[in-house]
Amino acid sequence: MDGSLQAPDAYLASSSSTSLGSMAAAGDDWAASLLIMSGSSTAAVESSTATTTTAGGSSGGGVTEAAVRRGKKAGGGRGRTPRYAFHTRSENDILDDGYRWRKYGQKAVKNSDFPRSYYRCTHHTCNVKKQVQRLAKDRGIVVTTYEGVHNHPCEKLMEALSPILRQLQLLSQL
DNA sequence: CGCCTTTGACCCGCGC
DNA sequence: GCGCGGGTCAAAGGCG
Repeated sequence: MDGSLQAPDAYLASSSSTSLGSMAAAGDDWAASLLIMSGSSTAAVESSTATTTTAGGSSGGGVTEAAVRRGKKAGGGRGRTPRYAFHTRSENDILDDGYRWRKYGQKAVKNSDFPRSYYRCTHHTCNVKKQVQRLAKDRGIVVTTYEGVHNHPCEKLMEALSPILRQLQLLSQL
């Protein structure tokens, strides 16, 4: 994995701020673990799955293996694509992160009784993808793997922030 | 009417 | 070289 490893600071910021809305809407408790997929960090994935009290290294290893394979392909051809995997404890398969996603595929994977869903950001200028898979052993755990970084503002976030920004502007004019 | 989900087929890479 | 598994495409249908 050459340059595909990248500090997820921006992603953490956007995700934490948007999670306010999603948490208020869905009422799910967020986020046991955030881990960075780097391909060589199978141990990290395994430890993280152990932290979430789940599912043996088999399913976690499967996820990592797929990421590595895609990483090779994408890294060689299209350029660096950062990937972040979120382990989320949620009732819903789809956690609303403020962006609009279009589902473009669903596939049953080995080592898991549940299918994996593939989503793509609907913004035409933004080719961020994410795949959602829920662990077979623990239905409460949903693994959401983001691939890429959004290059456009989040609609819901802007919508939620616009009144605050207006107030800030008014205050600054005083 | 437009957008999104569903679903089967196809393609590609990897391991044996 | 072949089989397997995973990722993507594209057409059709459904829903708001």
